[in-house]
Amino acid sequence: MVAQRRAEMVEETRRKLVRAARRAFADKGYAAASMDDFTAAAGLTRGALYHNFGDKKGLLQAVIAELDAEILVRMAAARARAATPWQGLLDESIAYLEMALEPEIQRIMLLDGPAVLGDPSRWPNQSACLRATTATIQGLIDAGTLRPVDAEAAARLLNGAALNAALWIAAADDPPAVLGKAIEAFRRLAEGLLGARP
Amino acid sequence: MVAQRRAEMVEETRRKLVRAARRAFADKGYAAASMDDFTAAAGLTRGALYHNFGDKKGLLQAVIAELDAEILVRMAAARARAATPWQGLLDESIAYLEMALEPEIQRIMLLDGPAVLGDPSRWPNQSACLRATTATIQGLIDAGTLRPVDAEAAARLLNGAALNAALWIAAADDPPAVLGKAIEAFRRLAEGLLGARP
DNA sequence: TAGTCTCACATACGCTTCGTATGTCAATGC
DNA sequence: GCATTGACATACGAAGCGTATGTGAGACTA
Repeated sequence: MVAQRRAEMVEETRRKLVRAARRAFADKGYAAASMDDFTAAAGLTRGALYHNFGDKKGLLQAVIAELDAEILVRMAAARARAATPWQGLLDESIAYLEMALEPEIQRIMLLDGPAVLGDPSRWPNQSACLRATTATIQGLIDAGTLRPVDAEAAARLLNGAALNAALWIAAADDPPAVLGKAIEAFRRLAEGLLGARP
Repeated sequence: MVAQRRAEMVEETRRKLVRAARRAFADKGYAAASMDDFTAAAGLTRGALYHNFGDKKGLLQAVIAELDAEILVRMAAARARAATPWQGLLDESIAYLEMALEPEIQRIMLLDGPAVLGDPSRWPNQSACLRATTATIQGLIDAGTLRPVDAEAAARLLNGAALNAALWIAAADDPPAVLGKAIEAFRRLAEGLLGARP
């Protein structure tokens, strides 16, 4: 600890701030989260926040980048477990849907994120999980599983569908039941992308 | 003006506040819109706002209810013009998508609304336009055009897809081109709900 | 029609919060 | 050994929100 390198200490400070902010944003929402409060909870002050992240929005971006990276990993894992590429698309989307049910992700990435930072595709990391879905779809088109279509458009729409479904489910009286309905309806929509049409 | 009834004057005050708030929310966003500023723009003070709407969120609810009603009318008009019920569903969805491109609707209903008030299905008016889509889909299922599916789930997903597409288009460098892609992809997804499968 | 009451706002106040400007201290470079 | 830079903390000012209180015009009653 004595001879800890400068850069390491800075990284540690940033991690502490991101962690505390993540908790506060998830708990109270971005607007209601007081910078004084959660920086104090991290054993720091707003001075550290402004120095490292510029402003409150900058910290939100950092939190979102971290969440996005975690989502990406979990989606990739779901896709990897699937038997076929087509099932991989479905499973990765369902995984996204289920993650979107988690209060932390829902509150920060789906509600406050767009309101504060605007469209996710314009975020610094460009919403990596969205690009992953785009790539998955493009792969299925190239393989002939899906009819040709703009992959990014399809990815955006599927993501949006899953996102809205998540908000719906989370607010529902009987989430598990609604989750089932949503997954079934989602599968139907996605099947619209499949190859042969009658 | 002299013998104007009390109730009429109250209605007028509420209309002025809603109009001013709608403009301010659309222009600066909910969080950045100062109550002092836009009430003054309406020739009133925050006193009138708190008396009529309880708080800032209450006024946002009123603004959203107004917007929602307008959207409902325009979607119904689009559906009414369509040749077939199936085309009606597509047209009403495309109309929704195009409305969601308008900065006022996008900012207030799609970005700030959910962030401040939570899931739209829990809003006071229960998002009338969402219920309309649900009814349209249920009608198509009953008519045998669509395979049986939970109508509300399908409506939520289609709405979410259109919503996300709108955010994407609005932030795009070439909105008209992206709009075309989005509509085509949307049609594909919706076709997944159709009757016969190969 | 005089007096009272109530409603629909306006005004005044305090608290919280954000952003910036300034201060401090250790580490680094020369 | 001294100047400089970087990484924070502290101090300050400006809004903004919500509430508590004030006020005047119309409504109600006798």
